[in-house]
Amino acid sequence: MDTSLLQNHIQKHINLNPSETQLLTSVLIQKTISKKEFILRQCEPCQHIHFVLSGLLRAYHLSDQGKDSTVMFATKEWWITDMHCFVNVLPAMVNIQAVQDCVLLQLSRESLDRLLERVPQFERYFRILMENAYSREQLRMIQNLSNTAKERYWAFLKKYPDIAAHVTQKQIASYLGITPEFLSAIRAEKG
Amino acid sequence: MDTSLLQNHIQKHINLNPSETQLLTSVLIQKTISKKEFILRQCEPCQHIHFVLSGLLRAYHLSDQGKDSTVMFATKEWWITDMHCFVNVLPAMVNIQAVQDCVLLQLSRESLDRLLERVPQFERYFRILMENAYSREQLRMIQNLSNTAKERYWAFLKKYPDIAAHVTQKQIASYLGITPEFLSAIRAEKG
DNA sequence: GCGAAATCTTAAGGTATCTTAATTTTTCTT
DNA sequence: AAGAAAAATTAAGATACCTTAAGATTTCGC
Repeated sequence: MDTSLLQNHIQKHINLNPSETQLLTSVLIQKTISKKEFILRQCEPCQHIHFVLSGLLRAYHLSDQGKDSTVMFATKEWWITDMHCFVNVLPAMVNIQAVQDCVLLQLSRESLDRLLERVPQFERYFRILMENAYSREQLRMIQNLSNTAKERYWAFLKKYPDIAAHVTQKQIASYLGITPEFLSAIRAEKG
Repeated sequence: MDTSLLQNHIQKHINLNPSETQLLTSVLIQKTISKKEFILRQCEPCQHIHFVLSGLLRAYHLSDQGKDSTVMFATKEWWITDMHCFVNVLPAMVNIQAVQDCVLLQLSRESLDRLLERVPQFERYFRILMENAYSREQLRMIQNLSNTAKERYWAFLKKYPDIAAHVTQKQIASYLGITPEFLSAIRAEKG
């Protein structure tokens, strides 16, 4: 198991000594999953948070009417879970599916809680992660409320070119909150 | 200055000893602001986070075209700031204005940083706050993407009845991402 | 308490976005 | 490489939501 990518990510924010690092790596489980496989399904318990070593995943909600809404994509060096349900111990609202083959490091709620208790430094690391995640969502919300679908599409391409290059337009449309047909019309307009 | 409301809020998540509590209260500044007053204006530096002791505030973005989008309301026992700009030291994207007369406890970025360094427990407190804020935003995003304006309106009334009772319909419309005229039509439908 | 200002409502016409469905193109399976 | 499945495109008709504007109601400043 190669945890160096995660260790680098962590060391950007806090400094761990070898025994703390050891404690972390001892509770991580490496998972290799294939394209289209699910690591979480709606309505099931959400017991893990995942750090992406390689590959690409998509978290999406399916409404009662079958509408597909993409909550987030996660690529290399991102953490992903259904945070609302992970935090509040509720059944998942989203499906998380591999868009490409992935290698992940999986951390359970219990292991994370123990880690946070034993190594207060981790509180800082996750506080910073959560700050960033929250502020990113707040920014996305502002942009969704104030911009048209066309503006949101071009902004998405600019902000996440690497993700845009590896997901389908159907999935981008689902992230933007529009239909694939309408995205197609937007692209035809000026491409 | 009465900091008991904040202390209670904090004690729900962590235990502080008297000297830690003292350190906190020593850096808080109590502010009394009147209805319509601003505590943050778009484009200005965002240097504080505010805990609401009483009253009600609204954070909203004004786009270049003059479109008003409400990012959040904050009532008693909520923290409010422009998190994206507070965290990343950027000019504010939102205005924060009192909807009613308010009493706030103001904490500066520098004081918060010092607090986090000196009292690791605060890392936990803010980590939990940020987790909750993030998961709330993620939930709102799912609902905005998958529900109609009508559904979002009734869900808002149900989730935040106390806020709904004290803000204008124009402000609710701005939170929902629709025009006041359309909200009026929704209300006429079945009220 | 009165006049002014802001909000809320209503309605008509317009635009953004959706639905359905057929066709083409690309990707996946074997 | 062929056939099957999924994705992307196109287009026509439908709907959700917007714009403008006018009138009614409520709130605010003095």
